[in-house]
Amino acid sequence: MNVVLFDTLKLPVEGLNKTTHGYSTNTVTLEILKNEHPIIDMIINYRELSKLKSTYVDALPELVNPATGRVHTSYNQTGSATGRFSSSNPNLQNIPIRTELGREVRRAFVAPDGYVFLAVDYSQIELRVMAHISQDATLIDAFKRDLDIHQATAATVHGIDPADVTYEQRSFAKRVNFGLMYGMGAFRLARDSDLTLAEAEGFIKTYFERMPGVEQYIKQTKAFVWEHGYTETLYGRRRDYPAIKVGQKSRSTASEERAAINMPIQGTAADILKQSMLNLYTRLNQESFDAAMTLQVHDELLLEVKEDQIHDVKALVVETMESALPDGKPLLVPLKANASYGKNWRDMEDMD
DNA sequence: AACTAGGCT
DNA sequence: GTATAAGCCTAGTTG
Repeated sequence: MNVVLFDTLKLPVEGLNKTTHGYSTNTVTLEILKNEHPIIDMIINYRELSKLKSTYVDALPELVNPATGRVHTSYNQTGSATGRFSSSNPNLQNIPIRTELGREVRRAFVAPDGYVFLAVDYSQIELRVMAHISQDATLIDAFKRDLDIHQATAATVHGIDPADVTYEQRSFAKRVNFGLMYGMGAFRLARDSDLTLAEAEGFIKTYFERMPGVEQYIKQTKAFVWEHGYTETLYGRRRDYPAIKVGQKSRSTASEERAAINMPIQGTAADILKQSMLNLYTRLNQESFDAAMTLQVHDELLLEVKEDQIHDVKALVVETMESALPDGKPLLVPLKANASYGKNWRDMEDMD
């Protein structure tokens, strides 16, 4: 690929991301070259199609179990560093949804005769966990009032009325809300937006001024991990950071600092969903519902439910997920879950 | 086997 | 001065 683009076609390499052996040709990088040659758009398009074909369209039918006529994923309960499940052979936690064409793959997942899929996902669970752990007053207040969280934080940062928040301001706040949970810096924010580095730095500074709890959480977590060499979720799940444990700043410690910031958030969200799965399993059996948990996708459960029980089961699942608090300790903010249902995994309709 | 890319939360 | 957002799995290439 490098040979074709940069030797044969002699496309400009200025400002391109590098890999160990040459220039990156990932989509983000190719976008920079879009106007240099018509082949760029064709490559981007081909990549999407070949990804969908090789990973999903060709692979999934091969994995149908002849005995059951279904695909059976394997869930690894111990494979992730934060407490999440992972899924393999096939991975059913990364079935496409983002693009219209990719989403078509979900049509292949069809509920059995007489049953429908019920999907229930937590709304903004990681940000709610952040609100709880950081005890940030603004975040807590926004979730208590069930506000549009990205609109609310945009309003807070800009010091304006939520009703006056523009689409761009909301999108930007959304990126910052998520990014900060991963330890994003101004450099990345500027690179992924229209802002200069100085403007991005200013935005984050204002964000932290208006949401001091979040800044404090990041600072305190860094201090904690340097002192103890681990971080943990609300419910005591731990992750160690070997490079930090050595006690010397190195190339890896910056990366581990970000992981240490993220783990309690992502891991607590994982703990909560796991507890809700346990509670739900018990309750579905107690009430003799004809419903089965089929997939877990980090903040979402997909069930197969007997058609005429869909509304009762939906109410039970939503209630169970919204009240799933390990140790019975309530969060400082409510948990919220949204439901949808359908005959196949693509055509899902919102409920209530 | 390592690297690169890209699918998901 | 340098690098720069977390966690996964799979496919295709040999960067």
